[in-house]
Amino acid sequence: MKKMAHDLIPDVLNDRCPSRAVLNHVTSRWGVLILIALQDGTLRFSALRRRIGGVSERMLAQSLRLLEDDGFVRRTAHPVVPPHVDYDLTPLGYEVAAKVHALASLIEGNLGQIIAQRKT
Amino acid sequence: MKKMAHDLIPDVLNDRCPSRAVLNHVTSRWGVLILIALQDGTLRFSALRRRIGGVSERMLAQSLRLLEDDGFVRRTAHPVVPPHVDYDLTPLGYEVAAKVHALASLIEGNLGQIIAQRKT
DNA sequence: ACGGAAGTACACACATTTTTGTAAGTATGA
DNA sequence: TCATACTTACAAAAATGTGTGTACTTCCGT
Repeated sequence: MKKMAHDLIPDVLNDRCPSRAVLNHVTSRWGVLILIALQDGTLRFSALRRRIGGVSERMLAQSLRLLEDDGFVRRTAHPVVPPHVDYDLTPLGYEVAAKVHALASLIEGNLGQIIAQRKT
Repeated sequence: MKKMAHDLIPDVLNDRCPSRAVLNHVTSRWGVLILIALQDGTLRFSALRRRIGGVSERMLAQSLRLLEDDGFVRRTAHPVVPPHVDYDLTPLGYEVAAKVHALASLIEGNLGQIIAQRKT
């Protein structure tokens, strides 16, 4: 007799679902911005850093590695000195970036109202 | 001679743009899940807590207040004892929730591949 | 009938965990 | 000396969890 499937359907509302971790990577403070920035094309590490206001080298490197591990970002290192590394989105990365960008744009577009109606 | 506008266009890539904070609220660990959970309709505090696996009372209350302040969630308290409080989405909240949900679904749908191709 | 337990929607103090920032170091060419 | 693309150690800041209290009501057993 077969056992029933119990975790075959990913669900972020479920504490144990690994989709939680992936979602956290893309919705993380810098992950979101990296995806948005890379939508316009390939960027190298320091260009990306200049593009994303306020990110430290440490956090940029760390966030990039998470997104790379999840398969949203591709890292291409050219073995030259000084170092030259390019970052761009994978096909899946583009899809994710599009959704994230849509969300960010919606917020940007309604920012006036959001701030205006705040009491605090 | 007129001064040029400098911060009229919200931009999340800009460190000083207030859209950053709002984006962080909706993409926060529990904010995302609250929005997704409330898409199905009104829920009370403890029902919401049961729906979202792993959230503590403290974090749920805190995250709800941020989303309420930003105008995405509406809180309706019935002055009875024991307390009865309903939470649901505002029109803008629905729009935001839809985008967040789309993102989460995309990740859920590709979770298999994401995990499969991981080296770490 | 009476004590006790559970449910409700939080707030608050405190401790711990996680995240994030800072500064320094690396090897080399322009 | 600066720029490149990081890494690592250390420190500070932020997020999160835990346990307690509240002001009742309803349900339970005895």
